[in-house]
Amino acid sequence: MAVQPNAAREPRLPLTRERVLRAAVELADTRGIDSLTMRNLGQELGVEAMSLYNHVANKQAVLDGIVEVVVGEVIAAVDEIEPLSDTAGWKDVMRARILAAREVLLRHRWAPDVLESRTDLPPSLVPYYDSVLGLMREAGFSLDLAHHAMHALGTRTLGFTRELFVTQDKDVEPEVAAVMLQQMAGRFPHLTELMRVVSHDAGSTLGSGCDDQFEFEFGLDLILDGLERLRAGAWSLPSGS
Amino acid sequence: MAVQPNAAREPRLPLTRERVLRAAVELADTRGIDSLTMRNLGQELGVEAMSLYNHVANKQAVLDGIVEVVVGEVIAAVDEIEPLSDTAGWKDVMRARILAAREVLLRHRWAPDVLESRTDLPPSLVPYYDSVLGLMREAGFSLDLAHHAMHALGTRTLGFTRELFVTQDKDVEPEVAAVMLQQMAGRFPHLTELMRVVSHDAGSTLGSGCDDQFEFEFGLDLILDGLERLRAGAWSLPSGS
DNA sequence: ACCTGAACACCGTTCAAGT
DNA sequence: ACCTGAACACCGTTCAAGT
Repeated sequence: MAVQPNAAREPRLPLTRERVLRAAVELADTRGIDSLTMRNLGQELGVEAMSLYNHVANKQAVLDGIVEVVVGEVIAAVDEIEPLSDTAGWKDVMRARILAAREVLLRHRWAPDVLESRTDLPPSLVPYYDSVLGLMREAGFSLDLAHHAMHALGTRTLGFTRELFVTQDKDVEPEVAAVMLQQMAGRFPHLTELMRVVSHDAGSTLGSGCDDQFEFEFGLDLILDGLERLRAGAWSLPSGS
Repeated sequence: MAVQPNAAREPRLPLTRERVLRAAVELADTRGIDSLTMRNLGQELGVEAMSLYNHVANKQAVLDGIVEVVVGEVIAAVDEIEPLSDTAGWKDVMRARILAAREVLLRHRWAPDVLESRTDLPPSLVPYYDSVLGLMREAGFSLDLAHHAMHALGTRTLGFTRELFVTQDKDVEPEVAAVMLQQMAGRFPHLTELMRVVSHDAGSTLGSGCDDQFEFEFGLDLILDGLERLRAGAWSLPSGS
């Protein structure tokens, strides 16, 4: 009766908001964002799901929290980039910053999904955007141009962009893929031609075989170069706001 | 006992895959994608949720189906655009096509979410992408450049792009917003300056007040102009793939 | 052939009860 | 103050039963 069955347990470190969020990030990283449920999260922490509500208001607060964690990592990474100087123009700095942010985002593949599911700006992004804007203003951007530049860069300022066809059809047999290409060639000549080249390049089959890093930098440079041209030309709005 | 209580009912038109998908699109349009549940969808059609499984394999098939519906509308809208000609250069045609696609997407605000939740290319997009590629090839793009152009345009080829801060803070009182701006001015000078201008422009308060259509076209033109410059310069890859 | 009701295995979340 | 168990209102989906 007087037995204390748990007496020998190692002292369980107390649950905190920090520990909950760290575990949530870990869970999303390793098992995917769909596996991030309150019950799974509790289990990961050796606790019932309902205990979590002592430290976070609800699941949305967990999602907000892990976004904060990632944004924190982005800001830390971006702070390492050397600032504007005589040798480093704004394009170099912006490029290096965005590629640093991208490295963080690649460690948290779920982050774009969670970020885009939010309707309002995560508070932790306020200082980040202020510094991005500051960089452009320092480089001589008008306020208007800097504003439109922010929109044009969009999610790229955070190091990601959506591709819409990042299909990894690894499970398609090469012979099957070849037959499919053959059948498509008649109806979709341009796409077929493209897929033949791409799959040849990377020894891959269908759709995949694109170099994500290259494509990201290609698109980024396209935008940065365009913005620099507008900046140098002292761009002003063609009409109204 | 012999009463037939439903005898006077109007003859219920039979459930079909088409009717299910049309109702699903309608439901998502009017009540949001989160309201698109099998039970709600059944109710909308005057039927139990389980009856739907006679016409669609599962919920994923419903999502795939409504994407097909939207892509069908996009293709129909894009087909109206005049093709490449002496008076209409590839940039004009691409621009008009993408803006036509955008009008469709604006009628189905949930479409980006559903499209991006897919991992593989929706089959209905295959002919669309083939025609986009074809337009660029006709205009003299190398296969490589056309390939990278597709990636650079990304979801913009379908008429949408993610902004990450499309916040509509309509519920913030003007006086409260003014105080917030005041408090932010010290720590985030550039963002504050921007928000002051933007909110002044549109008589709005915080974050909102940006002209979505303008920003979309600005970003689109930035990319199209950059691509045209590369095309005219007979761009070739700097190194490797 | 199509539709239904009950049931199952999951969600997020509440609430009263424990320590 | 923190954690728990049972319960509630939802999901998608299965399956045997109805017509």
